[in-house]
Amino acid sequence: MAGLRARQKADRNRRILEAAGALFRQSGYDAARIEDIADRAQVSVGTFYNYYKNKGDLLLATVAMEVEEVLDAGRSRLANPPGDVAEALTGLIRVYYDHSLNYLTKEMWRTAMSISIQHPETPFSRHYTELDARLSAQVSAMLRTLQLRGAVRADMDAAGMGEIVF
Amino acid sequence: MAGLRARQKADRNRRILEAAGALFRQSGYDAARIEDIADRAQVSVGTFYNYYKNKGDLLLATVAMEVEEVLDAGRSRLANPPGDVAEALTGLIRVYYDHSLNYLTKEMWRTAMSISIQHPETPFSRHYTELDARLSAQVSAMLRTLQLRGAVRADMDAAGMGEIVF
DNA sequence: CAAAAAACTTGAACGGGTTCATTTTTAAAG
DNA sequence: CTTTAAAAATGAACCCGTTCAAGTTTTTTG
Repeated sequence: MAGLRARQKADRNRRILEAAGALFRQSGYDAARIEDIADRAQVSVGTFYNYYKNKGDLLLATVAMEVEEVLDAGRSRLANPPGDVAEALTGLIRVYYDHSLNYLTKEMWRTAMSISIQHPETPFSRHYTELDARLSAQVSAMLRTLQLRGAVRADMDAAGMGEIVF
Repeated sequence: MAGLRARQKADRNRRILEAAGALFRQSGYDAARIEDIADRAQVSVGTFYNYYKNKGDLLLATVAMEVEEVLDAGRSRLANPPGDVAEALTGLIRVYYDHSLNYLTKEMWRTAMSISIQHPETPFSRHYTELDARLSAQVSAMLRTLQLRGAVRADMDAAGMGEIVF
């Protein structure tokens, strides 16, 4: 039995994230009580705090998970982009936008942003900042692909332009 | 007796702001307890909440008051700026910087920023945003003065350049 | 397999921001 | 100067995020 403990742990973590996503979306960050999230995850409050340092960390983790998924969705779109440049770019941005607001509310984004400003040195905050950079990099990659196809001027600075668009 | 009540009210408000400034600076935003601030202001906790909606509002008010003072300090410097352009600009920025950090810690700035992002529609948050714009406008005004003196190229966009410098 | 150690879970207790019914103070009316 | 009404102050109680001592489960050791 390769790591019963590890499996249980991963399972609890999954349940916590699922519960947090649902309750944050449903009731908003402030109104979602830790006790409710723990209950829904079938875990005690104390256990919750073995998995996350505090409520803010949980939100950042929730947002981070969602961004990973958005990056995945973006990757498949990057694999074979549409021929039209405008279509390719607005399409990519639309994927980000739609997918995000499906799972996260604007309030969750604002709050996550706010937390990462207030605690810039926390690990989750760093992770969050890094994900932002990866999203930006993906836009740049899309532009570079279009350049290779000759659909975009070859002398454009893809990296810089990507950041601006993002 | 023209408004005993009004005078007492203004006085209490002044005391609260004074206490908040001192304790936020001394112990930091989180560690400064409302009860301590109220005690120092010689006011009960309940009364405090008749004056400010919550702890965050109090911080924004404290920061706003300080920014007003910085704007004053800047105005007197604007009245007769030094001849040298670099001197005039770095001097103005230095006034902002020094004066601010005399009365506010970096943590207070970060927290205020964080709060105004999380609650962008709150009155104090709007006020705070407006003060930021006025600081920026002051830099622009300084540039325009220098332009009139011929110390700076007349075809420069003072407003735009002011924002960039700020 | 039993015993000991390690890892993890649990919920009651704590701390601090916020609310609210009550009391006190000031202003207005008679 | 009383009486009445309005405004404001008060602090105990409440709520919720967080901590921690005690209990439970899994793993390791002999």
